[in-house]
Amino acid sequence: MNAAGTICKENQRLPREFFLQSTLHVAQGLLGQKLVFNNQQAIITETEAYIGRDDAACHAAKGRTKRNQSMFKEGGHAYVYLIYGMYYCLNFVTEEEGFPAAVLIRGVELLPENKNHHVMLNGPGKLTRFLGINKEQDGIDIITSDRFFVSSTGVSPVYKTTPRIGISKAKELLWRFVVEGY
DNA sequence: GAATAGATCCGC
DNA sequence: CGGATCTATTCA
Repeated sequence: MNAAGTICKENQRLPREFFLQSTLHVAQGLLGQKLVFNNQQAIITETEAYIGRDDAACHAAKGRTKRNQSMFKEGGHAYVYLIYGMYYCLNFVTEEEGFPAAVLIRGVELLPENKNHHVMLNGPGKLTRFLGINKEQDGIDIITSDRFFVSSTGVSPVYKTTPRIGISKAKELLWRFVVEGY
């Protein structure tokens, strides 16, 4: 039984209450779970947490903007934004409505059913580009969408905890979680 | 308005 | 290490 399994049975969509938990708990619990988007399936292998206004690296640290407004939604929505003018980053919003927090999906492994065996998509911009995720998915409710959601696999992967990558502020926080063995 | 930094990736 | 190339913030 893993972190997701404590709240959801195997092979079922993760429910709202999973995403309403603390962001660090959700970030760790998403590891090993299955991301489903437009009939593509991939196992989540790397995540990072961005939590509230006290987190200087969080997009919402200085309040609500047009770009980050999805972060303020209730847990269980997608937050997708454009970075460096050419890559999209996928996040899943966590915690209660009005509290800006989310988990960045930094890496996934495609399942064999995709005909692309053993494809590792390591990097937040790479996985969205491959899966075809863009601004159109920003704000989608992944609890009710039939094309975009996360399922529990029942797998409890071993992972390590490290500082977040690619940021210049709040580098000391150990809010990156990576499945071992990749 | 201009300059610059940014949760990135790729090619040299 | 620099280029691609858009958004948001900071500065003049």
